[in-house]
Amino acid sequence: MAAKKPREPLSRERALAAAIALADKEGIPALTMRRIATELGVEAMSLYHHLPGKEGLLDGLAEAVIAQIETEIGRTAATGSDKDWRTRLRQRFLSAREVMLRHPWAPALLSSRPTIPTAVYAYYDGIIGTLVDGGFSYRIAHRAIHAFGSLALGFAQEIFRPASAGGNTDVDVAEADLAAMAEALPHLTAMVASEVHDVSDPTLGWCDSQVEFEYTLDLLFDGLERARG
Amino acid sequence: MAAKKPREPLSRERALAAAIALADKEGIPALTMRRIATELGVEAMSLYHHLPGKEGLLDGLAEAVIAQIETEIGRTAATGSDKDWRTRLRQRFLSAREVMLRHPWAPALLSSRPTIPTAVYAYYDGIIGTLVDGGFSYRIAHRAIHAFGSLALGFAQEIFRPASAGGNTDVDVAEADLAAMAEALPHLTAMVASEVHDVSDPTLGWCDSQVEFEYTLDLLFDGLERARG
DNA sequence: TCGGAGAGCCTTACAACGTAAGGCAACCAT
DNA sequence: ATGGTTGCCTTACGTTGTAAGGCTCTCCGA
Repeated sequence: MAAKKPREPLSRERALAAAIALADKEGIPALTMRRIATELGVEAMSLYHHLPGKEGLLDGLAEAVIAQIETEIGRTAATGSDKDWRTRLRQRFLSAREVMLRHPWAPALLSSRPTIPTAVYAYYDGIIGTLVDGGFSYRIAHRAIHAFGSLALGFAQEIFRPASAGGNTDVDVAEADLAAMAEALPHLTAMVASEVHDVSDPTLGWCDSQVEFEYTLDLLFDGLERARG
Repeated sequence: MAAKKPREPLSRERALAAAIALADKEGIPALTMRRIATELGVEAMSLYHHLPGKEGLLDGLAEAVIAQIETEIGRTAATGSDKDWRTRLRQRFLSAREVMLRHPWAPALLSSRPTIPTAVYAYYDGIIGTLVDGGFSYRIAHRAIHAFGSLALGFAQEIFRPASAGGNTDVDVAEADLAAMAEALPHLTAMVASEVHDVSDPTLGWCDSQVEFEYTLDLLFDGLERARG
């Protein structure tokens, strides 16, 4: 018989991969040390030989996500780094967005990390480089990054996240709420009513749709273009 | 003797106030049910007669913070709601910022809530109303809110949050890191070098200073002004 | 005066979590 | 063979949120 390969040895990479798969399947709350270990056919404490604890694992996940963004950029932007700053940034941000759409838990993870993953700095460095190449001062580049906010990482800050996202969609209750809402929040309901968008549009949450994302990008790009002088 | 007032009865308000005070003093991680109860001279389970559990408490904190923003707005904006949209929005955002500077844990709390506090919707409704009054379409208003991102709530998304924020500031290590950083992240280090700002500037984290905040606002306002047509 | 109801707080207990400490077994170079 | 190293497991502890129920006041109608 073939060598029976009793089991592939555990490793940081295998642990992180299992964690990512688990998060994709069941969300961040499912990420307990015991659960990840079970998924790997291993005991919880074994993970500590390859990871510096739970926080370290989450840091590793964050780094892994950023790494996916970088490879995604490399994949789509191999040709033509001679484009202008707008297209280059757009390419970056849309690559980041691809990754976020694959891993919907990633936005929350990234913005909850108490310390910013070093990989993010490298990512920002690329953005700044692109802007400076495009004729911007460091000062404006700095402000640009703030203005992009989470868009630079591929997701929009959520504005609507109704309770129904997590479970029951009771129609009666929803309608009653809607009526009350229309009264208390006239402008907001009017806006929502005039802004229902296409279902085929890839989306992260209620409000972050692809077209919204790109339009907001352009709005910011236009503003920056003006500020460049 | 005066009536000895054996103790003031517990209440949702007292519990929330204690939680806010505790968070101000020791940060979010200190917010355990037992700890809050101790602070009130009470047992943990007693809190459950006034609050629907830990998550409910955090929701309550979030609502309380937004409420503080609203009163802050009322305080500073009582005169002159006839101003143009820029000054009115600026006033809102700076009021929000005041509150965030008082409660540095609030940004993290708000962006970590799984469901958006209803008070936030009311706050956004005011923003939309201001924009629509200012001649914007709902479409642009929607994008504007996304573009503002966390600025609307008074804080900038953090870009720099080095590990040293939490403890030791070993000089040798810091210098070694800096050298390595300058090599790996040339643009970013150059930007940081040219963007060190005044120490007297009120700040949330490394990068979110008052002047940055306001400049970024103006950048966005300019962009919106252009998009209004 | 009394007694019963209800509110308000406490006691006890449990499951789930992260993780410290140490044990056991298989492998490696000597 | 042998002694160390590596890799995983076992056991156990402290902390967390919270379910279930008990105790003790206060208040109110009879």
